[in-house]
Amino acid sequence: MQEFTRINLDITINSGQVFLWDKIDGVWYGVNGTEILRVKQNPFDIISSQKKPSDFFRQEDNMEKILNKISRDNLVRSAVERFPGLRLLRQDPFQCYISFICSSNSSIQNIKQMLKRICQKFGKKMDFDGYEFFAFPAVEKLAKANLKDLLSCGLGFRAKYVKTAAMSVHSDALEFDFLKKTDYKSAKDDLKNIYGIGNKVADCILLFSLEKLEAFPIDRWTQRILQKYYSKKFFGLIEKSLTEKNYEDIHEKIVEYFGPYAGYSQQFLYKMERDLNKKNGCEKPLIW
DNA sequence: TCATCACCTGGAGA
DNA sequence: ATCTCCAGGTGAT
Repeated sequence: MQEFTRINLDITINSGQVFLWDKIDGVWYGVNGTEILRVKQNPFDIISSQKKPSDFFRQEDNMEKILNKISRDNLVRSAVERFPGLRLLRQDPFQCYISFICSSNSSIQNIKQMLKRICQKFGKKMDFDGYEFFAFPAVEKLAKANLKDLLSCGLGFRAKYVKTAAMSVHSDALEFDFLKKTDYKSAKDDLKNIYGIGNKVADCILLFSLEKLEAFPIDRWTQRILQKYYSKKFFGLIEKSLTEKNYEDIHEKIVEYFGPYAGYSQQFLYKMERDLNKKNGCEKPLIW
């Protein structure tokens, strides 16, 4: 295996994409829809609870090409060098959809707790590799859930979002298979029609589960990154507040600049900035 | 089209 | 102990 294609599990799993993963005795276990995964770093090894495992780690992506392309930007290039093995993941669409609806105005710790409780309350219990897991609930389960039960998972004001959003999928008003096939913009418009989904959450779902690698979610961190390092490149756009139209304008410029794999560059920049911020006191710039 | 504000909850810091 | 602030936003005025 070539160096540039080697996946780093710790970095990837702790990059804000997934929430239902735990490391037990040095081995990663995670929930992806109804699939439970067991993944070891050394030697790299994946065991799935399913006969036909999903390609969760996007192992067929041409990383040489992608990293080459996004590394045209100097800051991204240094982030790629600093976090080798960071990858985008291919998540179960429904789980990803609900996960990021829950993420709104919440912390990662809190999101993890909400999702864990949702699985325990509504998901199927599964034995795997000597441990007990709860799969992510079926669409129907959440579509027919009582608001009260959702509230007991700690969702707060997101409970009504989750219920309504699950109903939209259950009634086929929203079809993930179709969204995968259609183009970025129309898939995004469809997602944004769902109660509880705005620009940022839509982009996360598109990037992490619906094959839209040009999606570039802009949250507080990303916004900070753009203001801090790219204010000259995107002059006049990122100083303004993140309104509907402004978000679209920025995305247009982003794709123009970073290219069709803009989502990958976002992931590296995001990871870099979070990491930089975590270690207080040793804030030093990457490239100058 | 844009700015403000409320919103559940849990953890951190005063 | 109690309070305040804020966290990977969104929807309603």
